[in-house]
Amino acid sequence: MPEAASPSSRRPPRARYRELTLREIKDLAWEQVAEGGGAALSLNSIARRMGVTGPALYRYFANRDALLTDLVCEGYRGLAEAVDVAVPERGEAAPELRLRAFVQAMWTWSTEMPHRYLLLFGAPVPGYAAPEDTFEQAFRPMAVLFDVLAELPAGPAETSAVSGGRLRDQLAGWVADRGGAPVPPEVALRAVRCWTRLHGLISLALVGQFTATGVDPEAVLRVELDALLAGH
Amino acid sequence: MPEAASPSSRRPPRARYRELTLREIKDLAWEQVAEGGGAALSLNSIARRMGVTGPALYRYFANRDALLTDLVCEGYRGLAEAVDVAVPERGEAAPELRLRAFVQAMWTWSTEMPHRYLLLFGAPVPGYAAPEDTFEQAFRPMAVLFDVLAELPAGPAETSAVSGGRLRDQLAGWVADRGGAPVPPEVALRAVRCWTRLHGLISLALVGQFTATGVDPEAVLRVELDALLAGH
DNA sequence: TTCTCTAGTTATAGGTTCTAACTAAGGTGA
DNA sequence: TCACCTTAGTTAGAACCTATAACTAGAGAA
Repeated sequence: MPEAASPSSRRPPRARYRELTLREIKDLAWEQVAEGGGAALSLNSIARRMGVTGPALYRYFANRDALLTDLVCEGYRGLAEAVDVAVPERGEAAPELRLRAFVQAMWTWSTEMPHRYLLLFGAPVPGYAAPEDTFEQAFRPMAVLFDVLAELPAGPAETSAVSGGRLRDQLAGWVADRGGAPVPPEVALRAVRCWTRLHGLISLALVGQFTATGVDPEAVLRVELDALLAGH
Repeated sequence: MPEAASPSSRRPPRARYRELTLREIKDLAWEQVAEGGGAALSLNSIARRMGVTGPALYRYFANRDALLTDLVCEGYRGLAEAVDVAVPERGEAAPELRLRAFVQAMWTWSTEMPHRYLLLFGAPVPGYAAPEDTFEQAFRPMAVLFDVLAELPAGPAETSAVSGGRLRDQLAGWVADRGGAPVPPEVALRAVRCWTRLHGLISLALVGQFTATGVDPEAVLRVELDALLAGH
């Protein structure tokens, strides 16, 4: 009996066919998300484009939400891999360059398919349906950010903010829960601040809040990145 | 003939009734948005709750998108008014307190109805086109932020970033287009950075990205606000 | 009183998700 | 080889949704 996690080749034909069909469904689903966002996703229209009837897809996904959940998880995985590929390992590049690479990777990944980013970070997470693997994948870019920021000198704001108090405990509890390399709370706070700033700029740019202003969000991003590198 | 913009009282009964009905529709629509977001808005279910049949509502809104657009515009106006009320005028309070009031007003307004904030600044609803009045309303909180930040000393990042170059021109063009009091590009850049940071924190908190971490977003907000006040 | 305009009605078309019950065909074991 | 079982896909249909067309009843105005 072959392994459950093997690729679509070298499997019994039934399972192989099933994997190919799943892939086709999700590819078409991504197409729909790409042009109209999660709201535009329609099982019926995917079925039509595949040349089958609507109810056939319920053999592959329990309902529309299940497909959406699967896409979200795949999205997180894709983002994590893009970040992993783009950011050099420790020692392979200067810390400043690693942070620049991280920010650039996030920006590129989100702008090349705006609705994909918004699907992950723009709508309330259902919570009831999110499998544990999703949280795992979603955390991976943050772990990279921890690793990058640990090499950069901490700013004055972090060190004073986490000197005792509830925030320090919350940050410590968070990184402890996630396991992996130990991360000091200063670094965790720095990472959260970096992440939220990046998200603010990216998401406002993606939904078009900058277009009417004529201001280039990427230029603002450069200013923010420089501030981050200056320890602020 | 009475004025077109008069309130619902003191108008011919036909027009008065129409305004009351419009109000009732929008109130119920906000209720639906509050619990399920823009995607959960249903003309049919609003009609049911009003005790009329579905098609009756098409006398008041051309289609579902028209109602959504109206809500968005109303949302921007509400946010602008909340900010106007919360932030003291120049001279009535110290600049630091005015910025704190602004941030607090934004945070309160967004968290008291998360889906309302997300309707304005989250993923765009397919088919939505903002009328000119919306831009006007949407800019009002930013104008307040200009006014507040103009009183605070500019940080080093802004002054160097806008020393010539495209960004300076873009910022100058933007504030010139919007009219009102003249705003130096340093202040405009500072406002954009403040706005995007605030949005990043608020929106990630609203969609629940903080819940799994156990970190209190409001504590992070305080750190960011302190950094802003320190000129960073 | 009569006329007109409007808010609501019903009927209907076409879209969606999703369930139930049936059919056809491929894979498996005796 | 044959029978069985599992699975993918089918049709039919319920319960929603948006939206349009055509009709009706009643309020306001001439």
